[in-house]
Amino acid sequence: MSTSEPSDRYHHGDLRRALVEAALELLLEGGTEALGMRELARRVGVSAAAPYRHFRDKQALIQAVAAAGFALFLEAIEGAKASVATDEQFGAMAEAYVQFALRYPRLYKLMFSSELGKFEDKDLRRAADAAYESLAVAAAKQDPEAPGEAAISAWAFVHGLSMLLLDEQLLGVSAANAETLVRKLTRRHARRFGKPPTA
Amino acid sequence: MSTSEPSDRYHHGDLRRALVEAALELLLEGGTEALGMRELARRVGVSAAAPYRHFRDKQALIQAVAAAGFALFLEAIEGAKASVATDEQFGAMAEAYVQFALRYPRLYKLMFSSELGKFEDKDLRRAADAAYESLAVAAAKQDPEAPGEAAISAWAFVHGLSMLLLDEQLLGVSAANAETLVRKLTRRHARRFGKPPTA
DNA sequence: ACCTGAACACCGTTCAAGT
DNA sequence: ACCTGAACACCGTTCAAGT
Repeated sequence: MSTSEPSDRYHHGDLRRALVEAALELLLEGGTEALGMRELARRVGVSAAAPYRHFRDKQALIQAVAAAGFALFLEAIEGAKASVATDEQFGAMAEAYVQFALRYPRLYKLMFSSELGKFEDKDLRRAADAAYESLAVAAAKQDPEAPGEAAISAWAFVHGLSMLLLDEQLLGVSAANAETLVRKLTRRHARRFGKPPTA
Repeated sequence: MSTSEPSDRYHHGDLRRALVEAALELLLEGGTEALGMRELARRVGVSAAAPYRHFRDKQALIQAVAAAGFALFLEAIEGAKASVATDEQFGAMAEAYVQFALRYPRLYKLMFSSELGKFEDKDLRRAADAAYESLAVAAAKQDPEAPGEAAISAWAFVHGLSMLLLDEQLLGVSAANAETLVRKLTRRHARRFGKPPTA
């Protein structure tokens, strides 16, 4: 969203929201190191000290951005889940998961960076857990005999695959052929970890 | 500012090595944000400008630290591989992999941070690829019909599991019970992804 | 109540100058 | 050749003061 109008009316109380939005843009554009408090204040057209009325420090601001990211993320995988038959759900969610990571690489990395102290911020914790739960439920259905292990294994798989793709760690695999690879691998995962060949 | 320990004999040419060692210590102690050029210079007992005779900038220094980390890492998983029978190798390496990540969380995160521009530094690339190859070979043996997919899947699994453990993303799993979980999961992975039940 | 201006204690990096 | 001292352009954060 481009603000062509100088609608600097942050004296109402929406500075907080404006800060989170601008921070998200900043992050998406230039990564975690472009996300500075002073630069943020500049973007929003406010003094360098103003953000500190709404966030204790930089970490608190980053936590709010990450929480917003998890909300987006949950939306994406829940959308994939809803658009498909029950026994296709895990595969669809896994694909949506990796696609989200590939579409918003810097946001995804921020969301899973331990630098942000996930356990300390309650809102962030809740948002992250909701996303985890959503995938875990679908994964557990694939292996009713060991639902806990199935959930962790599935989560590790999609998370690990995403990180490797983002870091260009995978030889010869770029964004171009990533999608087909993801489908192959999630199918493989579902096939092997799924319930014994019945359906 | 007075140096009580006059062991400052870096006029020989080992300043570079001393910087990497000190940087590794700094990272292990305080994480990536404790790793500053000025603090590093202080530790080594040298002026703030001196490190720039040996590293173009902070990123180059960090790349050298990461490369050193990959050397340690390769040693750890190769050690695990060597100490076990052929059909146990993948499991042992996977365990060693996760254990390394848990033992050196901040180093591990740095090694897999995309912030460090893995592809740009040739030494770092080589060190990282050597570690990947080592695990990939063992994983490929588990599924000779699809060695490439097996390697990626295995790598994603151990990497994803490591990151989740480090970020305390896994509900109720801490360093205490992590080891047993890792063994259960790597066994599960080997069982499901391994060759058809023969041995 | 919310924001500004100025200040403090830091950074990474550069460069002339020392030895 | 290798290092220092001082400087530059930044940070995150605090706080008295403005409205």
